[in-house]
Amino acid sequence: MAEQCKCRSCQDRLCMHKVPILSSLDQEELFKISEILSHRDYKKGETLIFDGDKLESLVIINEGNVKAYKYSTDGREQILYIFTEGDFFGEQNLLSDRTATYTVEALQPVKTCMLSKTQFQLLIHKHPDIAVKIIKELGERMVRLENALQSMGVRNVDNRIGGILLEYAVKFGTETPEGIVIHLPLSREGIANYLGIARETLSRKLGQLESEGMISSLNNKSILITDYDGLVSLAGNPEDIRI
Amino acid sequence: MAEQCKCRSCQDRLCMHKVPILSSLDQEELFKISEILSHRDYKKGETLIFDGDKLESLVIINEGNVKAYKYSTDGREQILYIFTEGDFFGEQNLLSDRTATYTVEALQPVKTCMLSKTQFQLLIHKHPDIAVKIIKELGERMVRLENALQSMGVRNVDNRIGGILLEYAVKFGTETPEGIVIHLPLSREGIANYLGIARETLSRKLGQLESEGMISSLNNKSILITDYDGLVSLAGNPEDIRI
DNA sequence: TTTTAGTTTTGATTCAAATCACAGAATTAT
DNA sequence: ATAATTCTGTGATTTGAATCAAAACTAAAA
Repeated sequence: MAEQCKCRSCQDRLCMHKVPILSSLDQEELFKISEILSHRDYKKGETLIFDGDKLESLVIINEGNVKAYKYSTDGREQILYIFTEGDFFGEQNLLSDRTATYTVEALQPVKTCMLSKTQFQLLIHKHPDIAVKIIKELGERMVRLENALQSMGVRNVDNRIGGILLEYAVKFGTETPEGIVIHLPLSREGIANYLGIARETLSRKLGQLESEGMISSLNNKSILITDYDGLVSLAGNPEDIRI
Repeated sequence: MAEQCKCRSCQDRLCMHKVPILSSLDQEELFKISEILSHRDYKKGETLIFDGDKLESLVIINEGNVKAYKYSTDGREQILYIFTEGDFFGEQNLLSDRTATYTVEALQPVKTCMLSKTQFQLLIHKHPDIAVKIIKELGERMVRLENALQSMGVRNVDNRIGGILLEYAVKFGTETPEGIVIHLPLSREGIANYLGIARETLSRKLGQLESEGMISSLNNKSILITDYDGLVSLAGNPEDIRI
């Protein structure tokens, strides 16, 4: 097995390579950027930014998952995004003077790279391609939000659960001979908060799906999908699948 | 009163001026663009694009309102956006090869300007500022979607109705001595489809708000807000107000 | 105007999911 | 390993909104 270089510089550049929005830059430019990046690690449960904070840099997730959520006035949390390796956030806050519109919390130990506001603005004006890539990525997120909104608005709970299982299968699943195993990034309560339903309802519905032979709960953190097509028809909206 | 020029060229340039994303261009550039714009008008009820269509141009609304919505498999419509004068759509479909993710329908007679795919791509690479403006505008929409998602997920129906009344007050309201009069862009059914609730529920809740003295229904197409602060506290989330 | 079609409101009933309450598992800490 | 704590599943009950049904109202057409 080839030895992997663990020096600072390599790690930084590694981080850059993971970021789709910077993929149009050449080696030299990537190296230049890696020089000006700053880094910060977070423990599980730590908060990266608070809703309402003034953000001063673009944050890129280098390792680990985070959840982005809002609290309602009655104290309930609505999870909006799960950001994983290569995802970024904070771009809005750097281009406008808007403060953060959600709280971001580490679900595991997380490593981040940060690009300062001025560096980011220089970069985006020097490389319009990066702006186009950001527009594309934001477009992906908007499509996901639009689907989520539709699913909340018109679909029943079974649809939503089918949808999130498919979404997670793509994002957090690994193929096995028995089927796709999803390594859940969230607890049952977290998933319920993502779907906007009660934890108990989720438990009951998952139990139902298991008795119908569509899934098999391996443990609290992983689910085996035994009937993918069944889930697809449960989810109803075929658009969910490619998210 | 000064006479307004109604010639083709002036109208086109007028159209350009309404578009925030192009506001950083100077007169000469605007004129150049106005030369390459194409135009199309639609009657009330006409469909501008269908969900799934391949889009070949950026569409800018010059006059009138449109609704953007998706149908669920069981035939119910979820309205995602109301686009008004100066709003645009289709930018995703020009940058990626994605097809339209929603249907867009005219709510009134609508005039549009269209910028072709290639012209749009040239423009965006020549003027990175435009890309930045688009990112900002997409950011605004995402914040709105995020709030809508939260409101669907965790808030009760009263919250949502308060929220939409405030949103519409900003977007479609005019100040009068009695209070803000909202000229509703949608029927009761449309508003219900926007909120993801049943039309009957909306009727009942609006009736309740009226008997509580917070609003006064002038006719099916306009509502007078008599207790703005009351609505704000009903909506709960203060972020709704600036949307 | 009267007719007609469409929209909105109101009432009665049903139903799906929330809530409440608690027991059983699974983690984490000691 | 055992205790403590946090997470998950299940049953009983409540509840808020959906649905069904029909009347009242509005707007458009003849």
